[in-house]
Amino acid sequence: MQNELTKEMLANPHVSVDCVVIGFDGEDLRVLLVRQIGKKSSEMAHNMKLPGSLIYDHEDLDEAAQRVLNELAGIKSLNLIQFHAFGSKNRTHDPKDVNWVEHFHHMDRKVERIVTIAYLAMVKINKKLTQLSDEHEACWIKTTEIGELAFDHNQIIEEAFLFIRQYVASNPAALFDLLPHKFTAAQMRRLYELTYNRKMDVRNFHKKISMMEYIVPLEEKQTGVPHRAARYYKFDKKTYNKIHGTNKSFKNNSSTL
Amino acid sequence: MQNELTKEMLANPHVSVDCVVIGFDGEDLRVLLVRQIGKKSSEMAHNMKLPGSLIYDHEDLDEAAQRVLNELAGIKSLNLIQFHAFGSKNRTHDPKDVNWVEHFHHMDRKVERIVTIAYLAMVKINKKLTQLSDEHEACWIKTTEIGELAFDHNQIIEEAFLFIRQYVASNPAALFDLLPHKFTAAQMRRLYELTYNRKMDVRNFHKKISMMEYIVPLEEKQTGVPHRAARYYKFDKKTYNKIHGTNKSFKNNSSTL
DNA sequence: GCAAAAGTGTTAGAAGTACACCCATGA
DNA sequence: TCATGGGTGTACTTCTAACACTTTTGC
Repeated sequence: MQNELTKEMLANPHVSVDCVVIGFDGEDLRVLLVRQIGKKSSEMAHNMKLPGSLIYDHEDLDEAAQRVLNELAGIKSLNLIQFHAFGSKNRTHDPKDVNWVEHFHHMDRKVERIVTIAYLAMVKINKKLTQLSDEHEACWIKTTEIGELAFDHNQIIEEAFLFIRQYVASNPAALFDLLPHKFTAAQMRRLYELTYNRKMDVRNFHKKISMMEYIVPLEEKQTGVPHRAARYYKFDKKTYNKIHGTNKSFKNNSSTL
Repeated sequence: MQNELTKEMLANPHVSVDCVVIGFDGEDLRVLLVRQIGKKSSEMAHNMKLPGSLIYDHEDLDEAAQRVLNELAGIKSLNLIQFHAFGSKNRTHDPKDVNWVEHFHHMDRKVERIVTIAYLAMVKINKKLTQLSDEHEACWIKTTEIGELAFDHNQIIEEAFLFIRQYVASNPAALFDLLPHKFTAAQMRRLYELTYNRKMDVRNFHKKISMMEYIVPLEEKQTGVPHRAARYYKFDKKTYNKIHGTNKSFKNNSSTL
């Protein structure tokens, strides 16, 4: 479908964007992957790639990243963070990847090296999103089950996860983009443990939650679980912004020294 | 000079690298800037730009950044960190910048949009380096005295400083790349104050230094100063690496939660 | 009643912050 | 001797980390 929409436009043959869209299913982190078109394989995790595209001459990088997610997964207007450019001359070493680019973009000349600008997005995997993903033949793959991807997309995903840690350190709100609107303390803890790759003490975690004013406990609890039902919490963005301020300026920052 | 060396090579007309090289003169932070060739101006801070260049087809992005600094400032093999890509379609809105690119790279066709990958380097401004800079007509401009630069280079420098803060938080050793081999506690404190944009308590700062095993006090002191002479310290990289470990993996990281 | 996960407080040590005076040197 | 910046210690607060048992629910 995206081909009909865009084949008239002029693709810049040297620059692309790729999007690492991260989701959290309550248990594991997942990445949104799409099939290389024209390649059908029974094996789920093969012949897949990150949603991405060459950029068009009329659009900024950020616009291109938004467009790609809209075209390939039906996702509109989410918070995309540019985190790294990948420009090794070897990243198009695999002929199948080169062929795919030429076919996908209806290019008449040989693809040379492509520099790609990688974006990160953290989203809630909800019904609407999974439905959209299905329609676009995109899927949410557990990070532990990602096979060999096209180009250097495995490396890009690696870097994305390294980036998240640093990013979350200065933007604690970011992880709440991954959690559902109503979440349990255990889900939140699991997410922190995955992010920081270490176990966290249950009691200390509860204490911390209770001290964060922007995490508000709800009356609602789990139902139908074969054990004591967990309380739901929600993230209150307004309160968060009051506390942390919304500016990202060079001033008003803290240090550990 | 660089034109003789490279004009045979094929420049990619869509992708460039730009380097923000930061130095510290003991008092202020400075950025390495070069003149737009063919433009001589009596005013120091005008018609200047970051050292940068289109990339050539045979080189990786990182290689291109290294090459640029070698060609434009005589600097070899330093630690360059890629921190952001700038790809607004408006960044080549100024005809003088476009003309400059076409002239500098002997291009026969119109320049369109150029996506630039920005790199950061933190260096010691020593005699050797200032001499090299002079030879290449590059200069070290105080951050407070940077005028209007070519392209979006003012914005790139802004982003570089925002990046440094975050980077230093997870790589405390980075600031010692800016300090001379022998430095006083006051120099170090000044650098931290500039980096974090806030005053730091003198006594607490000394306490902190004395607790960092990798900052070793020397016997040597200042001479010829009209006040009590300050002790020199040095940064011991080996000790630092023993303490912090050298891996940047996803594991072995700490959290504040 | 039992399996399975939720929830709850205290204590000790480490790290961070606030604060005021004497010291060494050159002019 | 004075002007200038260098260097030092203590008390208080906050943050972090370690640790074990009771509660609720479905089966």
